[in-house]
Amino acid sequence: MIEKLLLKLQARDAITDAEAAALAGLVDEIRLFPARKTVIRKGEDLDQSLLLLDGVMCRYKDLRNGRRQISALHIAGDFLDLHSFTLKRLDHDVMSLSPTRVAIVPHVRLMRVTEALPHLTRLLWFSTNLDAAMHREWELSLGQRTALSRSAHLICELQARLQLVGLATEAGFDLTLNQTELAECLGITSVHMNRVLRELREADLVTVRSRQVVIHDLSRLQRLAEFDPTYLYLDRRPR
Amino acid sequence: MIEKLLLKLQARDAITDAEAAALAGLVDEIRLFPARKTVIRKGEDLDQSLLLLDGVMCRYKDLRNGRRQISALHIAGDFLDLHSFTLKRLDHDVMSLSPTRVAIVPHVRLMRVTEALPHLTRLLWFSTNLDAAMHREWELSLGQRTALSRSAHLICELQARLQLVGLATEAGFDLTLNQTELAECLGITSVHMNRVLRELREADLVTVRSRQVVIHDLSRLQRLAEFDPTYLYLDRRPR
DNA sequence: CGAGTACTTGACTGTGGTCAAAGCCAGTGG
DNA sequence: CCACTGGCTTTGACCACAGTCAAGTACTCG
Repeated sequence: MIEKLLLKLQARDAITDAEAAALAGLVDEIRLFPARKTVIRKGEDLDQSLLLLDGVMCRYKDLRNGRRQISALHIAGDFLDLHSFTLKRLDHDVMSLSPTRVAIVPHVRLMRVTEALPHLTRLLWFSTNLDAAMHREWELSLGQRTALSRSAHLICELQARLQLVGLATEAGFDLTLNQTELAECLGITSVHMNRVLRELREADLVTVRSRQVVIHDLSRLQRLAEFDPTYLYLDRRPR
Repeated sequence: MIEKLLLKLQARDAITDAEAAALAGLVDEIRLFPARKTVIRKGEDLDQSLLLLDGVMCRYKDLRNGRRQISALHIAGDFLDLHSFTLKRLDHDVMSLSPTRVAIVPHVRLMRVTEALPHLTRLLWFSTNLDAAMHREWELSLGQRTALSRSAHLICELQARLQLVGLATEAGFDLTLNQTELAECLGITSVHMNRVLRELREADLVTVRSRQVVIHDLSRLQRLAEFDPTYLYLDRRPR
């Protein structure tokens, strides 16, 4: 059930059997959500975290004028609000973008990990730091990349992250975001998103369709995006 | 020496004397840096973290075309690359923006904290999660706020953070960023930064001068910025 | 007092936003 | 089988916020 989480962690450090068992033991119950359901609201008191088993979720913030910024996308295997363990409430909403399957992890169980399993604690800490690294890369995109390069970058990031858990190849992956949601990740309007996707398609780089991303030339796409996966910390080092 | 760090942490949770002593014992040596010196480079192997005692530092990423995005600002009391403890190298550069005084914290000492002091570990974990929360708010700014509101927001954030460690009042604070550096935080050019600062001054909201920020009307400034300090987690809760 | 850095302004340009309408497609019900 | 619906995508015309380029001014500090 937590294989995808294990895949992600094992890509970064060795996990003992005891640690894998402890991770499996974190899970209390499994819950299903339909697409486009807000599952956590900003400011709620939280005593559990969510581990995403299947589907896509996002975190977002809204402005009064109705504009929305998605600050992170989460895929299968992501501990999507592990940070609520230390924060106790969130500064943003969390929403499903596709039908999802989620494991509930009570904070008391995470507390026990921090009391007894320091190495596993550091690994979990690492994964929240990894989220922060992705935030920083998105800040760079939002602040300095053009809409075209920014869009290419998001596709490269998703390709790399999905490939790690076996959900993408160099030729593409399934996607459940519509153009409005992509635009909300990238800080542009859905109208402009549409124009940019046409440009990427006409340049024979990538075709983003309803439910599928077909990559025609990954290395050219990565060059356009100045995609450097350093920030995903894909190498294996003891934490 | 670590009073400002303690101020920050105590604003969020109770610290025992033993924990305060452990924090003080983290520090190995003190180092001074001049303004505008890059002190950590992307990708370097790291076995220590830096605790900022005085001055202002930033983390930034560059694009090939020379454009730079500052992804975070750090002030006195900030553990500015605590995340390198689990990441082991950084995805960005770290630079001083003013003359700074920094405490060096070897990772082996942090390791000992994680082995023996779970509550303090959670507090340190919290502070990296707080950095991530600020990243998310900056993503919202960069993606959705106008240059004017974004600029106002940065000033509100700095005011709140500096006030917490006794370095700002509601009337303003000292600043050591020039307009180019402010622009690099905000994803705009220095020319446009200048025009925006004029607009803020002419609207009698805030005057940003060489080394000083004078706030004329904090609550109007906060309204313009849609500043909601939730994301700074300023309330006191057990972690 | 001179040099260098930082700030300021103007004229022009361009990326991306806005508004509006039309097309497309899958699913639903008659 | 077809009409209808609603969500999503596509396109066009026009606009505005912010970028670019260039020149000039004002500080600061040695």
